[in-house]
Amino acid sequence: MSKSSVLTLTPVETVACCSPMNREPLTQDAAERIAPLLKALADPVRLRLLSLVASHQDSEACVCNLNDAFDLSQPTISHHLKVLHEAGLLERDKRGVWVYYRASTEALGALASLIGSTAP
Amino acid sequence: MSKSSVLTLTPVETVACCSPMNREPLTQDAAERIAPLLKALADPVRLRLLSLVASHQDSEACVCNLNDAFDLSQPTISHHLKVLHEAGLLERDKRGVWVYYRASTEALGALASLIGSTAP
DNA sequence: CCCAGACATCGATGACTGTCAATATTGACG
DNA sequence: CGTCAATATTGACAGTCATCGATGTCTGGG
Repeated sequence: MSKSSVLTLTPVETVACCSPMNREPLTQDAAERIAPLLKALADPVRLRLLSLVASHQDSEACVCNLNDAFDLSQPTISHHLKVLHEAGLLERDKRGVWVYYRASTEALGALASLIGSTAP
Repeated sequence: MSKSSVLTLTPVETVACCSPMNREPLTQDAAERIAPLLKALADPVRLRLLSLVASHQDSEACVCNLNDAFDLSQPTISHHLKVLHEAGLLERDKRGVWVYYRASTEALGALASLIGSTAP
């Protein structure tokens, strides 16, 4: 018996610095799904673009309006719109010569609630 | 009267592609203040780090816990923690040899409500 | 059928970023 | 003191990104 007690491992190694966890953190998969959305938003120009589109009636604006609001070249704006579109934050709608972008309130709401839920 | 009516300008120049705006979009200043916060969040590792910290009791965790949760070198984790700290999303607290990071629920809440308010 | 205008794509370039190995700093403890 | 363990800093490198000018692709009108 004495021998076996020597072999017994202390079951909970109380490392001083550790504190318990209250809930499950984000999985790696979830994080890798969400990060690209945030990356698409994490640019001042794209933030303003999205906000500009969302501020229009029906959350919809045509590119010509957007180009004029910035001191950037038209290809640059087009690039940023593409990034937002590919992230699922803007929907594209071509009507004749003009192209309209609409803010996906659904995607934005989901993102907001996710960030919020990280906090409380 | 007929003359004056001829001189009357059409008050709203209806450009075909334009639609009216319902509210003020983000200013450039606001966008440039918010974008760095999102940039700090826009990385899978940092998202998981923040979530991991926030999931601990008192929204606080020590670095040794965080290092172990990733397949990354210790300097890399330290770097990511620094980015989150400088963005104001994590607060630093050194206690003896160990360093604890605490999630700033305030900053996270503000960010979430801002993204959410872009949508509705 | 061709032109003009709206928007997208391409290629280049300078700036920034994630990662690591090596090294420094800091605090506890013998 | 001297050593060890925890964390930060540094320097380097490869990859990504924002921006632009030039060019391509549509579409409607004459």
